[in-house]
Parts: sequence; C-alpha cells; structure tokens
Amino acid sequence: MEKNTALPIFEALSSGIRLDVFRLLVRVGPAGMVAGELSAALDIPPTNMSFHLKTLTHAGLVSAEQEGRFQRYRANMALMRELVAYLTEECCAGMPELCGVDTCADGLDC
Amino acid sequence: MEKNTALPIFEALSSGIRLDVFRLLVRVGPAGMVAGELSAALDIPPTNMSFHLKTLTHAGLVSAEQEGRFQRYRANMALMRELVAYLTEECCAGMPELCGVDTCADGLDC
DNA sequence: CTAAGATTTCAATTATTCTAAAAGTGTTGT
DNA sequence: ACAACACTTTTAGAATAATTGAAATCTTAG
Repeated sequence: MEKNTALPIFEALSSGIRLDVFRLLVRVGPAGMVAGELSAALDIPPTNMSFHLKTLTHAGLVSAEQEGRFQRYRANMALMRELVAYLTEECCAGMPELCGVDTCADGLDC
Repeated sequence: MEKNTALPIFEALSSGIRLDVFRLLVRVGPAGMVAGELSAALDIPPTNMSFHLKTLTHAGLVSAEQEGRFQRYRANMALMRELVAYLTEECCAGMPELCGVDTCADGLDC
C-alpha cells in the first residue's frame, strides 16, 4: 500500500461520526445500509451524512451501490487488512521477535 | 478498546508527518529515536516535530522515555493490534465467514 | 555558570465541519 | 406518458478546529 492510499484512510476515520458509520457497516456486514438508514440510525442530518459518506467512499473504506432510488453502502474489510500490513511493514528492522511479546503474535504477519 | 481511545489514534495518524514518524519508529523497533534524530531524519523543524510527537504520545501510539537530556521515542505496536481488533469487532453480525474470502483469514481473530 | 537540546506558548494561516437551501436521480401514481 | 413524490447529493456560507514557524522557557551535561 502506498502512503497516498493509507493517509486518506486515517483522515476518514479521524472523525467520530465517520468512525461510527464505518463500524456500523462492519457490524451489519455484506447486507450494508442505505444512506437514509445510516442517517436515522446515527441521528445525523442526511445532508451531513452524505458529506461523511463521500469522504469514506473516496478513501475506499466503503463502497456505494445504486439500488433503485436508494444508495447502499458496504464496508471494505479487505482494505483494512492491507492498512495493518502497511503499518507493520518492515517491523523492527526485519526482526519481528524484537517487537515485544504480544506484538507480532497470533498469526499477524508483521 | 473504547471509542475515546481509538479516535485519537486515527486523528494522530491522519497527518502525513505523523504517519512518517510512526512508521519510522516501527522500522527502528525497540531502539527508538530521540527527538533530534527524528527531526533531522524527516527534515522537520524541531519545534514542529515536538508538536507532532506530543500528539502521537497523547494518542498512546508512541512512548517517550527520558534519557539524559534527550527524549527517546518508541512505537507502541501492541496498541495497533488492539485498534484492529476494535475495528473488526462484531464483524459481520458475528458471522465472520460472511465477510468475504480474505477478510478474516490468516489468524486474524475478527 | 555556560551552552546545548527539547518543549511550550502564541499568533497567523489553512483546512475541516456543519447547517440550510437547491438540484439531480429514480419511482410511483393517474 | 406526464406529473408528483421520496431519497440522495451538491453547493455555498459561516463557525470551528488543526497546522505551522518564531520566540521564549525549561531542563540537563560539562
């Protein structure tokens, strides 16, 4: 992953509202939610929700699909895994065992 | 992890400079770096670097240790793992197999 | 005590976030 | 097919917050 990919992701998640939206979409999984449902569920005005959804979409964290007159949003889980890999890349000068006891454990390839 | 913990982390990493600092600290591992080294390595004025280091420290992403008259900073890898767990918590309504082929694979407990 | 290193304070610039109004889209009724 | 409706997005403006560099402060080594 490039820095130009990772940075918009962190910018997108640095807002409490957008973090709530993303986590909600992660929770509902492949079913996703339409803009109005998200707006109602989190009590955010539709016009403002649209602004935040645009930011999340631009970062690639959520995908939007036209569904009749609605727009359905889904979380992009794969991108998040890539993000973790990017952060832990070249971890500890190539010596993962130096990272500490529980840092690179549990199958996380860092 | 609480939302109040995760949010400052994303805010901290939403700056290109701080992302560079954190990744550099991940790369050097437990050795860490002092403020002046970071300032020189990334070509950032010390006064500005201090500001960003404070933000990273406040988020818990890096730890600061007094070392003589220097201040040595190290990356907190454990916190990042908690962050991933927080994001993927309750993934896909408790049915990880719905998340897609490579989303919850490779031992990532989501 | 003197000098060097690191951080804090402060003001100016810049970017982000929000509400409200207007404009597109697609759908349903007659 | 035409018109009316529901949902979503876009635009514009003001308020709020983040970022930056210069000067000043504090702490430590010699």
